[in-house]
Amino acid sequence: MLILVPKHELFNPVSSKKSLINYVNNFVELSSEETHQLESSFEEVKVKKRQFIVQPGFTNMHRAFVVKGAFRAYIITNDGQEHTLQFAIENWWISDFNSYIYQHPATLFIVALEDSTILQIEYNQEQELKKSNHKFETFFRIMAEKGLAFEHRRILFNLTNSAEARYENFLLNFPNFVNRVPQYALASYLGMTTEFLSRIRNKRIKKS
Amino acid sequence: MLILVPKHELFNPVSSKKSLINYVNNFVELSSEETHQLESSFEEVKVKKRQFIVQPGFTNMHRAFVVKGAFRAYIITNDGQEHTLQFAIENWWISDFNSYIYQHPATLFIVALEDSTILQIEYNQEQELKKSNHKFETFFRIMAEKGLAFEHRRILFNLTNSAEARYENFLLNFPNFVNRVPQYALASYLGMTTEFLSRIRNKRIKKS
DNA sequence: TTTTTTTCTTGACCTACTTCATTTTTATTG
DNA sequence: CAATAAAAATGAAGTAGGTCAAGAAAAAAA
Repeated sequence: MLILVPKHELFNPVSSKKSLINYVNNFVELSSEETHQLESSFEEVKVKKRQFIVQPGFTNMHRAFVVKGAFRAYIITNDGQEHTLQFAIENWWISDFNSYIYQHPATLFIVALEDSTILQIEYNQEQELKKSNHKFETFFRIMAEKGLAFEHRRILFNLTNSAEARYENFLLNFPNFVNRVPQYALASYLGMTTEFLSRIRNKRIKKS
Repeated sequence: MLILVPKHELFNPVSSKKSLINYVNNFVELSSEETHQLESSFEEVKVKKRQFIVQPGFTNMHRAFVVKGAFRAYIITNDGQEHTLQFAIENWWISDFNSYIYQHPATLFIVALEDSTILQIEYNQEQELKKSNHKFETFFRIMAEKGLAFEHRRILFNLTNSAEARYENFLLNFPNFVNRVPQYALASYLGMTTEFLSRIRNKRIKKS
């Protein structure tokens, strides 16, 4: 039997928080009390396409979990060029990590690439959670370790591969991202120009 | 009053472990019992120049803290080229982090650049420490977060700067490393050839 | 649906960095 | 302290990828 749900309830706080709890439970086992504690530490926020959740000069006060939608974290250099550090879609975390953990002004822009829903926790609340319960400390430790391991793989891959190989690798590892991020943003993530990525893509199409 | 100490005692287990305890105390405050617990979890190992502590194909069983000396972590690609992921000198940690945290076979070589002394903890012992005491969990969480923040800065810097600027930046940020790592290794860390780094250096000398 | 803005494509030319081969310098070993 | 090996320097030629400019396509706004 099919139940019709009004559109605005599809990502209401209750269901969106389920996806976070589900995620966290992959790494630590939460009791019902801990589940409640975690849920009440996060706030649901809707973000429209092209809206910024982090901007240079302002300290990044929140760590965000993407429930729905897509984001991009990037820097703009003096000469006006954009360079992408990170993308995030459903079930990924995003922040200006240097700004967040050191509580310094951000250097990154973080912008929504689609209308999105995030769950965000405030810096002080996160400190509270970690201090009050070993399990939450463990969770954030695992997140940081996985993040670090990921960036090690990325750095090595970037050092050892050509622009074309980097693109091929991205396609292979993140097929879900490719059609949701603009080409110029992907190019700047992979360390090449949008023109050059365009040529790589067209060469591929002609081959197949 | 000056006390003369036989050379072989300068880095005996007691004093080398002090440097680790000192380091850890920068991030969490250890009781004397916790200090003892931490000390007894680490083993001192002397490593001769050119000796490997991690090799591809073998799982990296230890996390190492450098008490004295210098190390280099690098990969060798199919075409024989070396690419450096990390250096470590006194008070830095080194491991094939992906191999260590996932307990998978390593892809990196880690080699001593000088006769060195490390303190190493075994994977299972580290898990024990973290499980048994919230404070140790916190410590390793902070290590991972700082590592991740560092690599974010590195990736952004690499994306946004020329070979020459990357070298200048390394000089500025890590003056202690420069004279202790071979040029070809530094070049491969910075993502350029040793020939090109040689030219950059000579251009600098002529300028000044 | 039309207009406007943003993104992508394509061609022509350019340059930062690589490759290869040889010599010089520095470090290691017997 | 020779002899040998490893690392660094240097020149000449090559190329992966960048820049710039203009048009085409797609998306957003009106």
